Amino acid sequence: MESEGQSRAEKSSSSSERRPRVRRNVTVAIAQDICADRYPSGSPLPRENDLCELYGVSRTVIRESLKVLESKGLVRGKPRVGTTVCDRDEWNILDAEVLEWMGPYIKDFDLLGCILEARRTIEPAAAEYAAERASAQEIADLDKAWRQMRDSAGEPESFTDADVMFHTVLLTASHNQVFRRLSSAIHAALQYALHASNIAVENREDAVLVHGQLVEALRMRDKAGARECANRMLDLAVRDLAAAEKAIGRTK
Amino acid sequence: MESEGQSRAEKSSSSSERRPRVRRNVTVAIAQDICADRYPSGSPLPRENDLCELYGVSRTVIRESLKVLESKGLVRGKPRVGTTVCDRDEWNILDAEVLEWMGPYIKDFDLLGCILEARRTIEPAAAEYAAERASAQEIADLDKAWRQMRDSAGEPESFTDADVMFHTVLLTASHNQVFRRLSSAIHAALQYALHASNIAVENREDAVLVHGQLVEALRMRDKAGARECANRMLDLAVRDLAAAEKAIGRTK
DNA sequence: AGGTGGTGAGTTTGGTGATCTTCATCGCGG
DNA sequence: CCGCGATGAAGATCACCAAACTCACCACCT
Repeated sequence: MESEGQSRAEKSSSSSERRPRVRRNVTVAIAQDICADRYPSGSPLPRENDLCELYGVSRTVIRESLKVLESKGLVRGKPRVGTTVCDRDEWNILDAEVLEWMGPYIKDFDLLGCILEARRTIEPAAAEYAAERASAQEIADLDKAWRQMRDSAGEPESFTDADVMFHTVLLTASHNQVFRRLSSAIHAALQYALHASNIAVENREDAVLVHGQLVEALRMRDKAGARECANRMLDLAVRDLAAAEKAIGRTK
Repeated sequence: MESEGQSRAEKSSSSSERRPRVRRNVTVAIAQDICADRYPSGSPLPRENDLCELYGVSRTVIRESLKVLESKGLVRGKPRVGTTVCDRDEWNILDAEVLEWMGPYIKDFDLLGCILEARRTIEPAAAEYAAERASAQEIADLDKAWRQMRDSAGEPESFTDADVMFHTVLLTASHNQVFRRLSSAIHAALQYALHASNIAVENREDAVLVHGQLVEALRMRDKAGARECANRMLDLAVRDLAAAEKAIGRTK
């Protein structure tokens, strides 16, 4: 019934977490329950008082969490009638936290294709802008990320991190705030694609090669070259995503 | 100097004392104070208890507001030390509410140039995707928006709304969730640019022409034509933004 | 007599304020 | 110079009150 104690919040996982950090945990717990379709889109959430019991916290915390969720478009609270889950295309899917919450469920949103499509559109342009605007520091950072990619032969973890970093810095180096903001989406997509399919080694080698060429093009302020490299990078990304999806489909 | 002390929400200690959307109002009040640089980026906000008095609400409301602000990257609250305003490039500038809060201050963020640049990159691609994916309904909506643009000769208000609607529907019709999410940014930029410079009539006529051609291209599923039209539309947008900035510069 | 509409009780979120807890910081003393 | 406690501010809970929406019931009109 009232489920007592820890219903489902991860307050119990306190082994590493010394601090309570209650509100944050509750927020992600609710968000993930929404992403997992435990609360289907369009239908109402339980009443605030019920949520208190479900997650084992006070109403204040629940309310703060709901406000945050609402501010990101996941739910819509109407005065005196309740909180309902918004339709998915109202979600702020460009918000870093939202993407994080979606985590593994991201593939249920056919977002990966959209992100890849957006990357095909944006990254070549970003590379071109970066070619004329990147600071020495940014080029150095790119180079560092690239070297980390190159050197992390056996470490898929490290390779992924470096790849994500590379693209984030690239977008930053475009010195366009809109592009820069999209790095969280790319981050999420890369994380997934690279994680899901532990990309074949030869693909990785190709990727390292092209990334290196891009850095070189930026260094030379070669706009056309940079764009070209970005395009080739994305051809590889298309291949990787296809591989990842096939891998998932197979394991599924 | 802090000029006056009266930027806050309407505490209206008068008789009727209506208080429906307190939290929302407080949130935008704080957000706008931040945008107005009343709380400069990097420096700490007043203590929560002081904010209670400043905005005339209870601490709970202040805290919920701060959580929302934090969730959009405007501020960062550290446990027991205080809440500090984040650097501007950490803000979630693709969030519709944030854009709304920035409102007139948007020009202080040199965001308009960035958004225009992003549009130059994205809209042609979106138009191309729309050419192959737009539903009949979406094309009808675009046509409706276009007719409203055409027919609102003397009404700049109506023209602006229609223009914003047109571009929003166009991005929606690209059936790419990432592109679609950017409509809020475009909305804000258009709102500003069209509002600031009450665009010359001949520019408006050019715009109507090109928008109409774009609808036609979509109807014909002509990808190249759609892209071409989008490019020409953006050439006009560049001109409008330049005009708007010159107008502002002059009145300033 | 039956349907319509107003009313009032109950429910649920919005908002307030007091209280307790937990730590980061700072100053005092060993 | 270092640690240890006092202080103060944020995190969290609780108990209320206020307002508005729901729903059911009953009276009144046709």
